[in-house]
Amino acid sequence: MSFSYQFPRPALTVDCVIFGLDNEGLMVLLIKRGLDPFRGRWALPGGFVHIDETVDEAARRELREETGLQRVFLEQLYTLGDLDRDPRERVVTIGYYALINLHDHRLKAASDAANAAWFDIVDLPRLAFDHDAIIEMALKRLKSKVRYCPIGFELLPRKFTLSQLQRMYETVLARPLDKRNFRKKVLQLDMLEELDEVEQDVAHRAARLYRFNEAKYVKATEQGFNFEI
Amino acid sequence: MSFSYQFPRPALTVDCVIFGLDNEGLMVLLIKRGLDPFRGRWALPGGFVHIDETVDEAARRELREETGLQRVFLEQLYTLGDLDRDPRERVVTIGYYALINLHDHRLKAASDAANAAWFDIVDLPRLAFDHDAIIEMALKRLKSKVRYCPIGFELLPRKFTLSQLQRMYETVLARPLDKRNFRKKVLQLDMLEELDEVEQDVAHRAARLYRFNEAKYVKATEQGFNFEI
DNA sequence: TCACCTTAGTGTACGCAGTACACTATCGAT
DNA sequence: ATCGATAGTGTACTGCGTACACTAAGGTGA
Repeated sequence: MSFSYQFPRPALTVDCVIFGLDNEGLMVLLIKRGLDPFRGRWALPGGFVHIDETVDEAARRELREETGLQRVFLEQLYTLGDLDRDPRERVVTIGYYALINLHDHRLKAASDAANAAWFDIVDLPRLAFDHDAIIEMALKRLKSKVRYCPIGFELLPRKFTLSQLQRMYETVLARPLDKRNFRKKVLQLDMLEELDEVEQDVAHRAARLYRFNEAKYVKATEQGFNFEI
Repeated sequence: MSFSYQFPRPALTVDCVIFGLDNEGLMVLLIKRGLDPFRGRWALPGGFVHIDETVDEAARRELREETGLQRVFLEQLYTLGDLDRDPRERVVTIGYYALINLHDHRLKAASDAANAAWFDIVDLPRLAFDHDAIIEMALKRLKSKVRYCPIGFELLPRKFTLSQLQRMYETVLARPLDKRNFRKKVLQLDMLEELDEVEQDVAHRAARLYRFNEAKYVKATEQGFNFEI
């Protein structure tokens, strides 16, 4: 079966930059290509937009296929449509980025897990297509957006310490933050819920746990507070 | 002649939100549709992405066809890909926005000029497709970006007074600004070139003219200055 | 059990930038 | 000469970002 149109059409794909945070740093999930072009080269998870799904659904499907995760933070980035970005034929791709909580979820061993791996954002391999440009845009967006939107929590476990939170910001922004100023700032924003729990199994004084509270955040921003780290 | 593919493909279009500034306020250029669907309804200028042009080129071509202008500020916004946004068939569209200097250029009388008109952003007619959503995104982007990037100058004549500059910001941001604070701010940013000219043919004290100086702006931002209105 | 190691947790002083606010200067028109 | 309209100018206050160092707590292991 084939589908005919009066004029030629570009193929339409989505590609996802999936960010995760571990002790090493900010990581990106890549897939090793099994087919030409760029066989053996690492690439972003992605694929064609089906005719019966929205572009957001296509991105979410790719994300689920690679990680098994649903309900994660996913946002459209930018659409790349240069003529020769795919050597086979004209392909326009819609770039997305996602933020994954690597602590609370065990990622499913994807059928092609052998071909998937996490790479530190500061030490990426050579990539297929123009995927390096997509990752660069995603990182830039994440760095700027994390400063004025509470999206960084998506990278952390649901319960976290203030030190973990600070480390997350330091890792994403790639610069050190002052501990006292950081705590003053996030606590006065009044969007964290202080829990009656401390972290367990640590070889030093245990830190108090906090949780992001959406309702408090909305209330605080309505009252004119600027979230800004 | 027709083009066949193994799998069905969405059509790919671009739509441009073209902003202009006049004495009334912030305006958007719309086209009255001559064909179904939405015949007679106002819509954004736009059309199909050709197979031999990048998506940016497609947007620039549409812009040129409607305004006759080249070399204007044009930026990609967002890609909309819901299933039923066009009743005829699956169409994915890439939204763009452009900023036009209505003072220095006389827009060409487009062949279909009778079907094109400027509308005040605060008083838009009912629109075809999901073009109201695209305009809303464009306005939101413009409002936020104008505060930290020197893109507002694209809406002004090359030589302008500080009052014109302030009015532009007030119109885009839809809120009043304090005159003395505004002047202090833009002058200390050191990105304006003070000219040895004053405005002509005004029935009151003539104001000094200024010009945006890209080199000064770059130098100022390199030295850590934040452009922020 | 006690000394040590590691991380948690806390307050103050300074400087700069945002903000609020009102009068004089200039020019053309009548 | 007066009027009308817009240009152009300075100061004081307040709040926020920033720089900076010590004590508290709890597990480890000699």
